[in-house]
Amino acid sequence: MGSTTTASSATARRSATAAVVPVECTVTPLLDVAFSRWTTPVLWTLNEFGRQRFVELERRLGGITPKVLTQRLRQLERDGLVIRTYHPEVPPRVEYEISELGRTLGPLFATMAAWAQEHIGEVEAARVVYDEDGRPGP
Amino acid sequence: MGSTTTASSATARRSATAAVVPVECTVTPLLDVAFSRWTTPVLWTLNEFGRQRFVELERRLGGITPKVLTQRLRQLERDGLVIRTYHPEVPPRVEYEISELGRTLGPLFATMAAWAQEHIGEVEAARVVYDEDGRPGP
DNA sequence: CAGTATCCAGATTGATACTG
DNA sequence: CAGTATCAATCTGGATACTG
Repeated sequence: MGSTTTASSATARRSATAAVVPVECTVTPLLDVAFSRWTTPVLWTLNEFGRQRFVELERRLGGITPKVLTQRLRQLERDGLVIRTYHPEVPPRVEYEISELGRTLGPLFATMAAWAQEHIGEVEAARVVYDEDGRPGP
Repeated sequence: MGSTTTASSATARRSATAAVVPVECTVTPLLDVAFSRWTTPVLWTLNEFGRQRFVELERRLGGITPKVLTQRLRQLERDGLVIRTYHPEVPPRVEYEISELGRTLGPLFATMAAWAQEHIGEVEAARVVYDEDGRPGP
């Protein structure tokens, strides 16, 4: 994408009242379903470790409460990203696995993890500089 | 990270007390810097429309308040993803642009937007099914 | 224009129980 | 085990008004 500096209309004003109109971010829909508060770690864990039970998820996610885990799981199930399987036994057993749709996010996770590994150092360095020198202009 | 399904100890229990240990999600660091609440739309807009002033961002983002926009901008600037340029004129003029580091997120945005465009319909369909039939197991 | 200062409403989380 | 139910503590985020 990215025709930088779109030519817009022929006689478009340059800077004054340059017809700046609201545009919707095209990635937002994905953010809502897969990158909200706890959804990413849940999906990521499911994608990495395969089918697992409620407690396994709870432990691996480290620090999530059952209430919140249930909420996220329900949302992901409703959105078709996660499949819940109930086994009527005693004690009850429920397994969660990522759906085929959810699995299509795998490459994205990989790319994101790679970005983090490669660039997070730069981010931290930038913070140090910013906190030392402060912002230049008023 | 990395070694999926670590063999752990030789005589590792299989399912009973299968040494389920907390693992940290490798994409979380990126989420914190670029995919928090308003950060993505801001970065995306900057990436799509190039260098622009505060009000332009404010208008294009549609509905964000100056306070919140300032907060996100400051965070992004601190993290080295956005560059702020102050022009000492009257009236004051400040321009924001995405940094080179921030620009490395471009392909990621493109991939995410593509995913949304391709699969969001399946998500919505899954919701309809779920809301009609409800979840199968108790 | 480019913010900053307040105050407030709503959403998310966390900690703690308590069932089937 | 696999949740659900509550209540309290946060934490953004929104609306509004006000400077340099």
